[in-house]
Amino acid sequence: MNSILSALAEPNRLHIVELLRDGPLTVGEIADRLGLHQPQASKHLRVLSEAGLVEMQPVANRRIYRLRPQPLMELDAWLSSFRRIWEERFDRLDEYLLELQKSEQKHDDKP
Amino acid sequence: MNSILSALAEPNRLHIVELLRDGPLTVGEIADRLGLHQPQASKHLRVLSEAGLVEMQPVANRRIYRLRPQPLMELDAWLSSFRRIWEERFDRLDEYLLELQKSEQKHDDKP
DNA sequence: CTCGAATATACATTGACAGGAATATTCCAA
DNA sequence: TTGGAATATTCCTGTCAATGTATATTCGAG
Repeated sequence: MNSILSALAEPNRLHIVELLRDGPLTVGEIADRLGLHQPQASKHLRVLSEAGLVEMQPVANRRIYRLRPQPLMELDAWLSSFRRIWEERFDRLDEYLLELQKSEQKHDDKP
Repeated sequence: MNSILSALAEPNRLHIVELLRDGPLTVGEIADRLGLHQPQASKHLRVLSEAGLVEMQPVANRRIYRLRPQPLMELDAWLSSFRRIWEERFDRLDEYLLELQKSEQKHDDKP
């Protein structure tokens, strides 16, 4: 989960993932479209690969990279655990304020 | 989108967000549960706040932090644009290989 | 088997960021 | 009004990661 997020947190890598959403690409094409030097593209792809976000298939000289769905599905699953927050609109703030107040009173009690 | 991801990429901050999923908390409680010193907790909360992931409400001495749904909804929307990839299971790899091959041939043509 | 294209790796440099410690600020209670 | 609790801010330092440059590797064409 963490390696996925930090992989996506880098703007160029996020952009790569968005590029690959429309289909596989070679390293050179990715570097071209992002205006990156080839070594940086390779390095970013390595990080994405280690996070499981992409996989590579060699074809002669080229390396074709494509998306792997699993990490994005994981992210989706994680997100879904928050979904009730904006669906049920359940803040628990007032509840929490009451608890705070209670603990104040408890603190004031002289046993 | 980027500030959201880089905010969540830090393990302690991700943990804070998960804590707040169950309801609002004060800075001190967050620091306690994560085993952080108070200043680091405040700093992480500042980053989360700037990313719009949390909001704060002062109550006397304390600051109560709670989740804001919007950024997570944005992330969800972004993810959903990838959903067809693992639903339709459409790789486009063979398609892409054909294109590669065609461009090879085009390169070979003697006009 | 040699050349050039495509890609990966190594190395050095620089900048961002997380953690620690100290300090400032705000608020309530006595 | 003084003291202490809760929180934010500042400064310093070390570490990590992104970039640029150079080099190694692999492959097909001729």
